[in-house]
Amino acid sequence: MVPDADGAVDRLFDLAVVLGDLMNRTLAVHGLTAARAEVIWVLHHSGRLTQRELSEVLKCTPRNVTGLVDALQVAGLVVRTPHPTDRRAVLVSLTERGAALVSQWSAERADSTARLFGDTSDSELVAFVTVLDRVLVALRQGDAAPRDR
Amino acid sequence: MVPDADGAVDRLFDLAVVLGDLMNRTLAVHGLTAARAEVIWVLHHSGRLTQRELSEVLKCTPRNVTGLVDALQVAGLVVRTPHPTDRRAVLVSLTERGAALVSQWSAERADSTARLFGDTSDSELVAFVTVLDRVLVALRQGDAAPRDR
DNA sequence: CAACATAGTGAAGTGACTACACGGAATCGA
DNA sequence: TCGATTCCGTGTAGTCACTTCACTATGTTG
Repeated sequence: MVPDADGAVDRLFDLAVVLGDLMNRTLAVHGLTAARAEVIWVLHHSGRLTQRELSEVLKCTPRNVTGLVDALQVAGLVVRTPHPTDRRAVLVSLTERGAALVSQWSAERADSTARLFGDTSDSELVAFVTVLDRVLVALRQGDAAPRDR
Repeated sequence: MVPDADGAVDRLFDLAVVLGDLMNRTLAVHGLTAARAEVIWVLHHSGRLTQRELSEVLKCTPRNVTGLVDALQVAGLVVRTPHPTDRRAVLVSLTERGAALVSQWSAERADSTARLFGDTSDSELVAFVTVLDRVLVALRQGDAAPRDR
């Protein structure tokens, strides 16, 4: 009997749903939403950015960034600074509280890792990640194709 | 060098994001949203349900179901029928167009399967699904714990 | 039959998003 | 140096998913 590849796809979708829920609930505990958390995440990796740059990285409209940054600023996780040379632009960067939140996340990720892969052997893990990477490549590649903007 | 379990978790989250995007874009082509599609999916599996029952399966408020069913009804994918014995309740069921949409999805899933797992051997697939199932179990189990409603 | 529970919906509000229009600032060509 | 153009951010307005609260109409039960 052939292992069910369709079943694997189903499980992948299940995973996406369950993982998405987990993420939303975890973030909600910290008073955050997925969209706002992504802003923080990007800022953590790229340092200070203009809102225009943020909108490109997040693949959303500049208008939307305005709203997200507004909320994060009120929450004290982010600051707007005038751009040194371009008086139209605004630089957004993490506050200390924002940076602290990121390090808290990495601690929580360690918990998740232990919980999800605690009893998975190294060889299983290697095989798993190998296939997973292949799937991700196929997924992103199909991603690029139907782009028509 | 130990295979990176943290990296695996990261990839899982990547997967959730990319897969979610794929789903949203695919549904948008059919003029649907994730929430509305889920209604159709549930109806396909459970047959006709009252809105109250739908709200329980979807884990959302009855009020929300009203809105979703409204939209699907306008789109001609779903019908409201009076409940035979309870005059308060309404039975929601798929129209032919709704059912046709579901079979179209399963065809599309076959495409996805081929694209994502086309060049994955049976043994790899078995190993992959084994670990994936374990992860899903761990995920859902953590799901039940923080429930405090 | 009165008291209570239940099914669905109107009203109002939040969060993420979009398109469109506008004001101020940068930039480029003449 | 003066327009014309382009670009940054934001106000306005609208969609979609979702919630809570209040209310009607209907069942159920003592």
